Amino acid sequence: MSAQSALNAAKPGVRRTQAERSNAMRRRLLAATVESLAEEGYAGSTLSSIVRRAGVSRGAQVHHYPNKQALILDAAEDLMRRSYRALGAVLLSVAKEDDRLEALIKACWDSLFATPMYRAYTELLIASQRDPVLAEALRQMLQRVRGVFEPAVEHYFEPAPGSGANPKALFLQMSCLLAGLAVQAHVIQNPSLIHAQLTLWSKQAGSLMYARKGVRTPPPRPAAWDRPARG
Amino acid sequence: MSAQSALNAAKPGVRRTQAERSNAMRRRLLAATVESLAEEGYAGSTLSSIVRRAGVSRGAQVHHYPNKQALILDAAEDLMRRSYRALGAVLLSVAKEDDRLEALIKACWDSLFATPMYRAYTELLIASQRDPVLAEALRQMLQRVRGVFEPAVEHYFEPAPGSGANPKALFLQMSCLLAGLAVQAHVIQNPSLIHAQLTLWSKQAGSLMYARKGVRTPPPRPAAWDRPARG
DNA sequence: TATTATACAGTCCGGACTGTATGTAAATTA
DNA sequence: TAATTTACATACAGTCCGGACTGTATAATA
Repeated sequence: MSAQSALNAAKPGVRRTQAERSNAMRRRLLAATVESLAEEGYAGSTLSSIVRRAGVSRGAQVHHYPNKQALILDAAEDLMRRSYRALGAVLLSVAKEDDRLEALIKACWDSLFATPMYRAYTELLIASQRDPVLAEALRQMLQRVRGVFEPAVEHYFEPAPGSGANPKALFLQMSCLLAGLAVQAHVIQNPSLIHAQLTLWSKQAGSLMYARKGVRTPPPRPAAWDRPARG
Repeated sequence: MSAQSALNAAKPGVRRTQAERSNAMRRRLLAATVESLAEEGYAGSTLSSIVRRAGVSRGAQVHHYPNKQALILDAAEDLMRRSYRALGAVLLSVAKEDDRLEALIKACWDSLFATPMYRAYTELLIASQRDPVLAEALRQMLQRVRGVFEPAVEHYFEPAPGSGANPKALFLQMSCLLAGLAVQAHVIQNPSLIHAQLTLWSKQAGSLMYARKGVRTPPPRPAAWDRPARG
């Protein structure tokens, strides 16, 4: 008797519907996959290691995902859902800040880019250089995230009069800067240097755009945001 | 008889010294390794595929590099030497430009970050998140590149009076921005957007630092730069 | 309740990869 | 030129991965 059987048997009287079982199993597998991507990398995330991490059998995985690519692609979507939520929380948190630019970039760093979630994303990003299907999935994913981020930017910020600045372009710059910092963080090895870069950017951008006066509400959020994982 | 034996036999009268043979073989292996890292990724760069790409036998590789890590580490150093040269060429090329900032960032993008060389570096960078030895090697590598880049920056640029800007910090920002663009370029999939980001940064930075007047000579270059690969 | 479909468990197989061991040719040295 | 070291070639051993396959229990359905 395997550990998993014992674990299931540990809840004796519980009767679960098929959909419940499937969803729970998928969630476990996806969580384990994302965790493994962040910790073991793309190549290190073998099916065997993932099912071991999830504490389920090989058969369970193959039942829900016919091959590895299917699991990875679903994990990518799961990653996007998590990004949505984290981004929503970030946008909500800066609504009441005074120095909104610095608050935003630091919140983005702490809650989005300096996280295991983003490390997992990075692994997929690099792997997608040699996997067109994955690349297309990430491309759409990025586009959808930008689709909620950019309206929020418009909601919060306006170009400084006469500067000719473009807030959207500036925030794309920010995201590239954060991405660059994230992939190099472990060789930079200097938290204060990273922190200084975040401050530097917010100061620079602060002379090119201002937070709109009187805006204290978060931007309108797409309905899809808080929808649970599956139906 | 293998392809390699035939290839060697193709130069009948040639007698080479041992050192020549070793160096030539090492060069072939390193070139193939870097090429493979860029094209097939870290995990895809197996020893078998590398020797196949180099057109040499498995035994040759094992003779020069006892294990995979040794080959990878030497490839990393080779990568650094190439970066040195490319960087030297870039710094030399901007010496005579008028809009030196824009010329510099675009030259860095074209000659350093948007290259197979940097793609190989990225693979090592990501892999080094789970390989402390490789991470340390890359850390030193980065430090040495910065050690030639930052004096050059001081040589070419000065902070705009009263701006309180720090050119070194600004160029670190630039390198992070370029790194972020590089890892995402294939999902951004929009050359003009990348180009716009380069221009945007040079405009921003242009208000914070100026090219020193009258400087038309390249910065002093470390002696190590043009030294051939091995001795 | 009987039947069927779904969810899950465990095992096997072909292939690929790394490291090793052994054999041969070329170059250096005595 | 003989001996020895260096450079390279080939074959093999052990491990692991992904996919296929078979068997069992649980839920849905008739």
